[in-house]
Amino acid sequence: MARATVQDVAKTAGVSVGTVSRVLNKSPAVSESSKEKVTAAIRQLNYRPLASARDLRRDRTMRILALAKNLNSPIISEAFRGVGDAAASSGYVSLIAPTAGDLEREQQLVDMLRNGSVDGLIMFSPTMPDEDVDEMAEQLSVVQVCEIADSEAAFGVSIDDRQAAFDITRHLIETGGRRLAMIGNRAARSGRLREEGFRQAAAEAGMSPDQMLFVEGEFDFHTGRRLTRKLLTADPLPDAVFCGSDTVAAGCVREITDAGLRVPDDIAVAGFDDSVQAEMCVPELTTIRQPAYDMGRLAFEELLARMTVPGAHRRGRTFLPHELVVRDSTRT
Amino acid sequence: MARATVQDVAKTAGVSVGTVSRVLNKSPAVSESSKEKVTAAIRQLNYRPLASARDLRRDRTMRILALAKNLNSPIISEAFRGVGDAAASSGYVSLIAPTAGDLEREQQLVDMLRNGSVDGLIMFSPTMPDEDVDEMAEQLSVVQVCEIADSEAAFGVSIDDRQAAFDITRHLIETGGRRLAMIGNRAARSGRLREEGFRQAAAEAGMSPDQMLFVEGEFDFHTGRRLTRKLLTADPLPDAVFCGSDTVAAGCVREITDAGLRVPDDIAVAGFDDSVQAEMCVPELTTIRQPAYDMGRLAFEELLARMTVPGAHRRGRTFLPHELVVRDSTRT
DNA sequence: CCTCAATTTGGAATCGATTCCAACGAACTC
DNA sequence: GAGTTCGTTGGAATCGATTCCAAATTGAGG
Repeated sequence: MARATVQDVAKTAGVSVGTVSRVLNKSPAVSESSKEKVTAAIRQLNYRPLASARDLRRDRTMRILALAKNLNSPIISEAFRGVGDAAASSGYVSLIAPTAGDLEREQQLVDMLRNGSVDGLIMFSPTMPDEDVDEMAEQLSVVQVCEIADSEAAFGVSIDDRQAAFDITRHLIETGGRRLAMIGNRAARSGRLREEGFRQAAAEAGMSPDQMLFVEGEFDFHTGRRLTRKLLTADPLPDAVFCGSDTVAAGCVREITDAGLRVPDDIAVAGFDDSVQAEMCVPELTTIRQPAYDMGRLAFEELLARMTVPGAHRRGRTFLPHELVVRDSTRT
Repeated sequence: MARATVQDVAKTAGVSVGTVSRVLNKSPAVSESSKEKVTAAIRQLNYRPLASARDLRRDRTMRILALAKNLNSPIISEAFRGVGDAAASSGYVSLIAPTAGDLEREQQLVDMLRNGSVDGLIMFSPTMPDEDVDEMAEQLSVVQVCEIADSEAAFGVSIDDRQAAFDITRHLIETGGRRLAMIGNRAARSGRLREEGFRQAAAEAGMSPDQMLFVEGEFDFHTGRRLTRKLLTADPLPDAVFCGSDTVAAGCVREITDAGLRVPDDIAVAGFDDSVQAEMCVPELTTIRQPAYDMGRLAFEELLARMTVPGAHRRGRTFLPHELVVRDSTRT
């Protein structure tokens, strides 16, 4: 059997389509008796209003989309949980799609906003260049989370990545770090900011740039191991490594341990994110905690403002406080 | 400025709406000259066809939705990558949404299929009861992945969880396990099947049910630790533990190690999934590899068949081969 | 019994893209 | 030159839900 329409419901209930629609939308101007007839007909026909027809007429979908390179990042899945909860309490459905760092696929998904498949967009880790994101934000309902460009024109919700990297690097120095190294990722905005914070803290402690080791790559476990292997060929060895993510730090710790050295006695290691990996690691990782869930909630609130008050409401960047979590992978 | 419509494009290009639509849909029956005029007008007005209008008329969206309890499961994110790649090469956009194990939210998302917001649905870890899923599958384009009910009426793509659990339990026994324990999860279909496989292998090795320890809970690191603590109060201690996921196994190994016992010498530990956690663990975990990416691809193919040939094409359950990966967390 | 207001209802117009059908002009055949 | 075909085009009808406007019904007040 084909799908039932308002027409069918109206006929079955013995009322007009207008009345059916009023019942569907809980308009108060419906008598109790016709409301009952309509409700019965809806149940009998197993009727559901067709989303595309409704969206067309209403000019909105009550759906939002989030984009991220990967889904398996703990920070992103936690932040998206915040987005989802905030969205749900405003009646929105939130969906997420991975771009896999593929520009074409990202464009296709961004088009879902342009063609009205969704009302708003949250970008976790854009693949497109900063300028393109900023340009999009000029006209469309877009909010960035976690990764925000370091320009005045930028907008979105994040921690202060530079400051956080500065703080944890300071901690490494204060606990005796003299030959610092960092495993970073220049492909990401946040990665570049963390590098800046690292360099700044090291410089303030009187280290010259050529005293600092820096290697970079993707933020996964195997890359962490590979890059650490590279660091371990240095002479003299670094005595403290700041890693751009906990997963990388786990790889780093593993490689150091396998080389017969001790963490933190020989080399201290710090991570970033305070994901569950920080606790799974032995020794447990000193790291930076991001309030990911709240970042997600806030991002949705900002998006909601942009969706409902079009054009206006450019609140700019919002920074949430981070927290240094000291565990056993750094010296005391 | 408001959104441009086909009407606007037609006027600007000096042709009719029909011609504009024909250009948009690459109909061959358009002269070169009007195609150029239309293309120019589209660019000039920055026109995008409105999705809801198009979907309404075409009666399909070229979008599919996947549902999972959590996004951060490595198996799910890998399987969804397979779904996404297969979908993309058939011109579909694939989205995913977490249900958080909340029945109401799951219903709301399933409604997106019922009301035509998407053309098909992939369910990774349903919260609703098996019967409801089967009933949905009768009428709608739904495919299950990873978690398949153990009934003939069931359908979807998965590994043979019972056999896989049987295989890895056999391995534990063959390498000297005499007092077996399992950390499982009865809330999930796959969890129940894995328990069956475990019990069957143990029974075949001549162990009585009361010789086997069994505890259960959610599949996360902290639960793994907590449940292992419970196992370690047993007397005599188990000498081999089969965990329902690598994450749980990581927690199990950690707790055993912290208690001053050695893995695998005192207690062997096996995981499940062959996620990256299996390699992050020290010692690295013996586990079961699931071909998650291929499961995702296959699931989409099956879904595509259901979407395009409605009603028909109930291929039933498809099992993909798993693989026992032996590492250092079990004896040799 | 009539008027006026309040409540409820029916039905047409609308949203924007697609598609079908009729019609037009050009080219070709006999 | 009349008739046919082909390629191209315009425009109306359509998809299904919403919403506005006018009409119908009810009830109260005089």
